[in-house]
Amino acid sequence: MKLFLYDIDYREHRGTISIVLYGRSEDGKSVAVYDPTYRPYFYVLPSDVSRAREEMEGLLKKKRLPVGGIEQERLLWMGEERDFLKVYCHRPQDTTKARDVVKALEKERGGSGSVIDEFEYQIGFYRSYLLDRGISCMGWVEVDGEETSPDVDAERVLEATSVRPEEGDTFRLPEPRVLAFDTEVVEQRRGERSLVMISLYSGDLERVITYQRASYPGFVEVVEDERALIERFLQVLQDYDPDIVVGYNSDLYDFDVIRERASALKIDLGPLSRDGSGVTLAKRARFSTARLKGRVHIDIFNFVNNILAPMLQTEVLTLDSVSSEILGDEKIGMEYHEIVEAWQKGKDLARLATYCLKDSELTFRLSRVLLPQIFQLTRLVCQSLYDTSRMTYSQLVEWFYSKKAKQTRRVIPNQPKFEEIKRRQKETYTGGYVKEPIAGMHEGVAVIDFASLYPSIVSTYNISIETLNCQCCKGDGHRVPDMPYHFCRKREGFESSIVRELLEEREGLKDRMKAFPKDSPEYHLYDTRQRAVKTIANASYGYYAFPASKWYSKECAESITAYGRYWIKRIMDEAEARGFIPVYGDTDSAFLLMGGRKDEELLRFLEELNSSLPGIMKVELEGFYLRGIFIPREVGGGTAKKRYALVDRDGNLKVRGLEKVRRDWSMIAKETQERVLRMVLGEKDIDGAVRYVKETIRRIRDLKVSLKDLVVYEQLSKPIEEYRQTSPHVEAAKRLKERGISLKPGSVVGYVITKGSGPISRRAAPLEFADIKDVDTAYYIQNQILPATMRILKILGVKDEEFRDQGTIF
DNA sequence: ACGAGTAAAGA
DNA sequence: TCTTTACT
Repeated sequence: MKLFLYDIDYREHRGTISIVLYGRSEDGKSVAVYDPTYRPYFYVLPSDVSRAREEMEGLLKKKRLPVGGIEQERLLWMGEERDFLKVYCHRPQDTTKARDVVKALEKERGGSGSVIDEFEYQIGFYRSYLLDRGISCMGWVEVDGEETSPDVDAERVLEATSVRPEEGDTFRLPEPRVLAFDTEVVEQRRGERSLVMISLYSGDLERVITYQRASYPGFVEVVEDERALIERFLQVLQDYDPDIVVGYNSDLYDFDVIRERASALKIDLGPLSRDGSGVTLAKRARFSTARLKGRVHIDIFNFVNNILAPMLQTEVLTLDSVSSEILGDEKIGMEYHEIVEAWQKGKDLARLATYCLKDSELTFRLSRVLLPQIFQLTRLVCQSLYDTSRMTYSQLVEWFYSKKAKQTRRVIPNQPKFEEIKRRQKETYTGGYVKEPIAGMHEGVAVIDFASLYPSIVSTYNISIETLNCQCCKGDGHRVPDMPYHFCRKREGFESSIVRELLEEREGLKDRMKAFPKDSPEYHLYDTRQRAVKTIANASYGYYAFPASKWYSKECAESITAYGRYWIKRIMDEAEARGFIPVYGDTDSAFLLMGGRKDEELLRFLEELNSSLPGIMKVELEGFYLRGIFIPREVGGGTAKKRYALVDRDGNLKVRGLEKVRRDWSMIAKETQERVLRMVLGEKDIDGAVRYVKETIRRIRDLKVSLKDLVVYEQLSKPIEEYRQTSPHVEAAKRLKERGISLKPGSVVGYVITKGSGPISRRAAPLEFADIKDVDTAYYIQNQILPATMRILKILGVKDEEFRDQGTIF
């Protein structure tokens, strides 16, 4: 039969450890498949095959870890073919234990030296199953087998004789059953919280469950008490039978509360999962995650935080701000104290119910946008949906490389040990080239850039760990500019072949995508898939330099940046020779003055350039701009890099690095800077810009601004006790703590500067306890508005004295 | 648990 | 000058 796979796990079935696959059949029935044909194993690299085999068998038997068989297998290791021993174990947790035993045979460990090293002993059982079988969650699998005793919650349960990926599987997916949920919690007494409402939302379900009577809208269901609330939640969820349950911050919050209350009220959460285990906590490096085996619990916050955050404008990743940016819709305004009041006084309960439902609705609608991305990434890296939805960029690359290693019969390298990670953290190398800009305002600027510069270098110059400084190409390999390295020309390396395939696949997808209208589901599907491919390709450079990487190589990373520096300088030189003066450039881009030339002339230059570039390297036009401005550095002289503004021919402003785009500046300073840039770049209206700044200064002096325009946000990077230097955001955090609000590392503090004497950190008041009447207007004029705007106005000849009579100190 | 390079503010 | 943050 054909099965669409959602989740995977292992458990004991009829006396043996068996893989369990959870999914749906083509006719939409829930199916569980036991696969007892797969066994846990790890690899040993012996120096002497037969001696190693003998010694391992003896030693493991003595330690009561008898092997389930040893096989010889030839695998690629560091670019060479070697004979490995594949050691089978009886239980998944035995691989690490058996490895510890076998390790004693290594020479450095005082052993006989018959064993050199061990591999793949730490890869989880179901994860290595997915890699070996070449199947993936969110993909179709072909199963042969027979019906067996149904001991899990599924309409059909099979025991498999064979499981394989479906031939010719496209990446088109069936519509999963997705259910979003949210909880409302009220702290009754100190430290004692109770669940008061739970909402559930899907395309065809809107429900709020609670236990206080009031006149509610129709979607509210009133039950007896908190116990009945949780039991009803289990019932509704089980009746709806979702494949995927989504929440926002539900790993750390909602499921944590549900577990706590269920355990206090002695309620069995078993029905939430398909195997009766309820909510199981999976320990991760930094925090734990909530799993509902057989269904897939996805906490959307993880994906937003790990993958999406760099692409978002918003400074905080709350459900409210993320929905507002992605969906253009927001939460219903209700603060925590209002929620508590509503519940305790029994008023406004209808509003609370609507608020609760809205959170589920937003989570559901976010999942409509984001789940397709997660699905494609899952299929690409061939892992479980539960895991991939929580992965960082480096983990996605790692699992994709692992899958490719299996396909090409390579052994997966080991994770570096702690000392090795520490050592790697100290290694540095030179990055991209940044040209110092020519200061001032420029008319007519074209920006050109390399398409996926680093991935295209990896592919073009065959950059891989196993092709670095190969013996076969000494003297005639790809020579890295200004580095004592070369890469092989004869054999394609592992990482470079992966990156080449990814880039080729992406081109193909983009071509196919263009054949469909932009609003069609096909276009969306190809677009989502090509973005997933791009995500992995772009992260591959960073993964070389990631200290905990299994495929770490400082040499490869610095070769990539060396080629990058060579090529960006070279295209700037060639542009200059053609009369396009380069005013600025950063890593993969060049800013060229048009000097009155026609657009076509630049396009022709690009065509010629591209026909001369090696391999798959390609330069593209990023855009034509009406004007651009580069500003002098505040200290040390010269022109600032990575700080500029451009305006295109339609009047769109593009700002990089300046205060406008930084969260550690007040909104009022950022908005004033933007207005100045628009006036200056758009219409060259310097007088108007000066007038606008003066008007803003007056507004601040007269307190005709709102408090939130004055807030500065800064992140706490460590616990507040660990700071050696006093600074405004840390002092503000300390003041919050005094009033019972303690902030963890990673949280963002909002504060305003109030009147008084001494350093500003003494006068930083947390937003929550600040009053507009206390703000230090002089600080906002002198240290926010003027620096942000004068940086720009100064180069256009405006003097500080212009603002002398504005209550400023010059 | 993404790298290096860069700028700037505050103490 | 050093520490810290944020951005590309």
